[in-house]
Amino acid sequence: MNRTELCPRFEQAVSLLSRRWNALIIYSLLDGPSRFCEVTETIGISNRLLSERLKELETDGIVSRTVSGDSPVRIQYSLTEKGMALLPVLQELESWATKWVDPAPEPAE
Amino acid sequence: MNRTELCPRFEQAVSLLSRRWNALIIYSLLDGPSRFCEVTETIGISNRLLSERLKELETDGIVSRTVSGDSPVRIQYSLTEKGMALLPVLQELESWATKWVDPAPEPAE
DNA sequence: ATTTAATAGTTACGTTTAGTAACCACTTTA
DNA sequence: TAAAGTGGTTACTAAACGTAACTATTAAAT
Repeated sequence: MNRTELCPRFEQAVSLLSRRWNALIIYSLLDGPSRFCEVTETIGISNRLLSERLKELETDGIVSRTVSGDSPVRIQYSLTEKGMALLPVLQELESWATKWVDPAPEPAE
Repeated sequence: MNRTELCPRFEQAVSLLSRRWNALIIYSLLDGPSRFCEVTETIGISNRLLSERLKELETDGIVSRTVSGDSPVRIQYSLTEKGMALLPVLQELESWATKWVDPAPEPAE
């Protein structure tokens, strides 16, 4: 009847990566800091959701937002140490994908 | 304007694990085959969603459904080789969680 | 013999979340 | 001065999720 198993930390980690776009956002930031529009272009997320996700990831301590330059005001998003530490997870997922996912991109209706 | 980056296989893998419950379902099946109600009890998913997810995971070739026994008809869900291969991904996530997620379970309203 | 419980789901419905599109303020470039 | 880029927000629609109730089958309990 009631759930007894599962580590709550693991569950939290799963819910983080299960939130749509989070894995791709983190993945794209693993290459180094990016600007808002760079992320939208590389992963294809909308402004609305990226804005939302980045705020959430900031409060989770995974992404940090920095403002640089005075006149054109450049805003950069980068991974914290905690965020960087997700690298091996995404690397394993990447190697799983190359081994097991065939590249057929939805059979074309 | 248009997206040029990102491996489509990786994107598919991400969308698989980003689908809510999928990671936990796979995680619970890594311990060995389970029955329908065992999964609902260990991870806390509803019947409706588990049924839906299991069908999807079956068509993705990650889970296999087997019927055993004649009179009480036991239905078992287990991971395929492709599903098993996700073990290192979840292991890395688990070790990330133990290192970086603090066990505060939502500050209690 | 009939009720109760367990298994493996399905159906209906309401709420949340995600996606699309338009817009805004500011700055720079043409 | 108009157009384009950046970093978003607002409003609206569509899809996903959660809850609860229900079904069919079998088995155990009363």
